[in-house]
Order: sequence, then C-alpha cells, then structure tokens
Amino acid sequence: MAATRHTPARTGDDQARLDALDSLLRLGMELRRHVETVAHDFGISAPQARLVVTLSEPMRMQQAAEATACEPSHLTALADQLEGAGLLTRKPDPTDRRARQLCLTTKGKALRTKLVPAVVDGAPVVGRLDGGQCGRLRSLIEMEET
Amino acid sequence: MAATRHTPARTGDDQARLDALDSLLRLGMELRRHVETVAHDFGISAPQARLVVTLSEPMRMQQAAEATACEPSHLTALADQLEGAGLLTRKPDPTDRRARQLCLTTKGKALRTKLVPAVVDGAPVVGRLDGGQCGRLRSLIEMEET
DNA sequence: CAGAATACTTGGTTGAATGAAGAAATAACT
DNA sequence: AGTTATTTCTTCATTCAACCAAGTATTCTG
Repeated sequence: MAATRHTPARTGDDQARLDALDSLLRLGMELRRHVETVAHDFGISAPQARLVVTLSEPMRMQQAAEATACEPSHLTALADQLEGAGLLTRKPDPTDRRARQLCLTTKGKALRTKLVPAVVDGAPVVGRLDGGQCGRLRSLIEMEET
Repeated sequence: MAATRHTPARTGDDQARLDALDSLLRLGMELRRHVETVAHDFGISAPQARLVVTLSEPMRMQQAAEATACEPSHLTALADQLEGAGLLTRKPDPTDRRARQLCLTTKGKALRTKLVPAVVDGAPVVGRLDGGQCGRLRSLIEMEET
C-alpha cells in the first residue's frame, strides 16, 4: 500500500538516516582518535600528521589549506611546528613571491612513508575493508549532490 | 600475476583504503560542522545537541556518556548547561542514589522532535541517501571486528 | 563494620580552531 | 608609471571542547 507518501521517503528512511548519521559521527570520532594515537607514536599531533600525509608533493599553503580543510592561519601554525621539527621547509614560489611552497624534507618524506601505512592499516573500520568495499563506501559518500 | 602477496591485500587496496579514510575523515568533519550550525540555529551547541538527540528516553549519566562517547566530567558540564536552559532535569535514580537520571523536560522533548529531522534532512551525505543506501553504508561500517 | 568500587562533580589545563587585523607582493585600471 | 584593489600569508587574541586529577557521596564486598 505504501500508505500516503506525499513527501518522498517518509517511512523507515528517517530512522535509517538517523542511524547512519550516528554511525558516521561515531566512526569519524574513532578515526580522529586513531589518527591522533598513531601520530603521537611518531611524535607529532593529529593535525600535523594530516598535513604531512597531504603533502605527497609540494604545494602552496592555500592548496594545503583547502586539502586539509582548515584555515590559513591555522596552517601557518602547523607549518611552523613541522618546520621546527625539521620535517618541512618553506620555499618561495618562483611564479608568485607572495606564495610559499610547503615541501617535505628528506626526514619528512621518510616519516610520511612510514606514517601512511601505519595510519591506514590500523584504522578502525577502513583497516579491515578490502579495495572493493572501500570503493563501494566511497561511491556512497562521494555521490553527486544533485 | 598477482605478484608476491605475502601480506593480504597488497595492491590497489592500500590506495583505496587511504582514499576511503580521507573521505570518511572529511565527511566526519562536514557532519560535525553541519550539526553545529543546525544546533546553533536552535540556540545550543553541537555537543549539547548530541546529548539531546541521545536522550530519546531517560538514562543515567554513565549511559549517556557511553552513548555520546564523551567523558563523565564533560557530560556534567553539558547537563548543567541544558538544565540551565530548562531542557533537562536531573532526577535521582530510585535504585541507586549515587546515580542520576537525565530526563528531557517538555521543552526539551519539543526541541528534540524539531531538532532530529532538521539535523538529518540537511546532513551533507546522509540527507540524500534513501533507507537502502543508509543500510548498506551501515553494514559496511558496523561489520563485526573479527 | 571496614575497605574497595562506583557515580558523579569540581577545578585546572591543554590544544585545536576561529576571526580580525596587518605586512608583503601581485594584478588591474587609468 | 602610479594608484588602488586583491591575493597570500602571518600575528594576535579568544573561544570552547576535551582531558586529567582529585574530591564527595553512595553502594557493594568480605
């Protein structure tokens, strides 16, 4: 019968959505916590680790700010810390002297190659999914908005 | 050829996992931000909203602390705030006078019935998934650990 | 009844994140 | 060329969630 369905998806969908939202929020928190503990084992903080992982190749601060979804002012602080730890250098961008390129040092790259698998393998949910499952997960998440 | 596969899943799985991890971390942040803006529209903070949503029925602080995955000391502060706003009352648990039950007031329940759909409907990814998709998402996330 | 464990509270501290305002360099427009 | 606007990053102050240690009250255990 499907009852009266003036609004689309007005049955168990709401509860399913609430459950999914709860799962995702909880998982997000677990993942953040996981990243934090792993990063701490490597002597850095979670936001610092996020930046190191992001820097697979040199990029300008603005790009890095977008990629890590944090504000430029915060990224300045993170870059300061990583620079102080010898993991990162700031080079002036040759094409625009306002901008600065963030480049991992040799030490930083070495850290990154150890950090990435350490984060991924032990991750709460992602660590035990195979490639196909990860793909299905992402296809649900990254669906087009419209 | 499948190359040498001493460790299980050592091909594209790692990249797929890293991508999935990135998607989930990013989504988690977006969802937290979404909850915060919606909560702010209702005059409360995101953690307060999380507690209100959790309290579908009265429960002890310890239960609420587990359900919201935050420390008891933090939950005390949240309960204080919500109590001050008239959304929540603390009743002594009849079976154990150490414990206290958190109960939404009429005002709190009214807020909750408006808050839940507002949070769910506008949520970044969850809001545009149907029940089946939410179920598939959760089945991937909530798989047994072993 | 004495001691351990549980449930919550209090106070202090840390650190990520934000926002406003400033310095340096470039782009645009006349 | 010269002036103004825009972009890029930095600095500073502030906020707030989260955590930890210690304290109080109640219940459980031997």
